[in-house]
Amino acid sequence: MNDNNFYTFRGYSLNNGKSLSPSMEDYIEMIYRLSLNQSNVRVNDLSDSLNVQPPSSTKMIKKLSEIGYVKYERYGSVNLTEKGIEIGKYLLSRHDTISTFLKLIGVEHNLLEQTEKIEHAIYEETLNKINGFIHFINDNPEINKIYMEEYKYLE
Amino acid sequence: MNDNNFYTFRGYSLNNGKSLSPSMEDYIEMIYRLSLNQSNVRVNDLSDSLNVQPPSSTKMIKKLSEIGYVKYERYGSVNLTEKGIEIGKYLLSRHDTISTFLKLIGVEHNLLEQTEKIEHAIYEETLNKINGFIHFINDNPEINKIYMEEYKYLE
DNA sequence: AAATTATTTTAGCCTTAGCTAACAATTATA
DNA sequence: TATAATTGTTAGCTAAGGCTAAAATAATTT
Repeated sequence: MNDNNFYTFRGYSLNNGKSLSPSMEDYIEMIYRLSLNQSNVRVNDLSDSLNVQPPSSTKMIKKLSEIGYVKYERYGSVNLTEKGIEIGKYLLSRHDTISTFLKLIGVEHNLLEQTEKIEHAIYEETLNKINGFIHFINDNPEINKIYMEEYKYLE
Repeated sequence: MNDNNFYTFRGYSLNNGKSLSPSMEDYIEMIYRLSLNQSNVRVNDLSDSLNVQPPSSTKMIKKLSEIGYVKYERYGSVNLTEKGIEIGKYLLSRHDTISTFLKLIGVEHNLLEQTEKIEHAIYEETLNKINGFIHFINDNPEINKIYMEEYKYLE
């Protein structure tokens, strides 16, 4: 998988039964995000905020509970385990980094959608590089000025 | 869909039956890439280069043929239509842009996999911004030097 | 406390894009 | 040209993650 071989989009995700799928990550990230603002998160909160129907949340919550990211019992409220919190925190910060980056280079449309998709596409190394770029721009306003004036609005 | 609402990863692709799926794009892109180097592309060339089994190619080629991106008849060779060529060209250049960008910010691992995934995540506006960034760095070697020395290798 | 309303679950279906096994067609070789 | 080898197709299965409809549970209101 780490070689120089192409796979289809589907091909990349199929081979690793161990890691979290994009949708699993979305749910964990959202549970984490919601629990920053409310004392307990319910099935319906999740389906509302992710724009899915309640049975889809139920199913995913069960799955996440089986593999140890979530504590849940029927009709109860949804809580992340320690492992879940740790990952949730990472996922949320990854999200914010990508969103910040896109804004920085001048992206104005479909920001959330693209952020949500890119999230699942990058490894931690890449995230660190992107963070490096963000710091570079923030620490060097004169460079940012050149970039803004000459390149950012390039279409 | 263009609002400020979260969806799951799956949710974003489900709603638009009109546009090409990531896998469809991967096939078109690969047909285009292969046809730059060989006079005709066969089902097996595709399954080899995308690491899928031949029946998967057959199926996808049929689908792409039905929706007008590919000319194909049983046991024949695979050709893009005009529409297919146009999109193939765009997809390949999008791929190259992202790959260039990732290398530029210092990504060294899983380059192809991340490129292949990010491809399907970004709109043309974003692609243009990324191109702007690439030009910015290429046109300003002194800025690139600062970036390289102080930020690129940030981990 | 009973009835109503709201929430959650269960059951079962759908689609995409993989897969294998078996068969068919084409091409190459003896 | 007959046989063998290669290539491609068909049929039918699988897994994820959606969905709806109906049933169950919980919470609220009367």
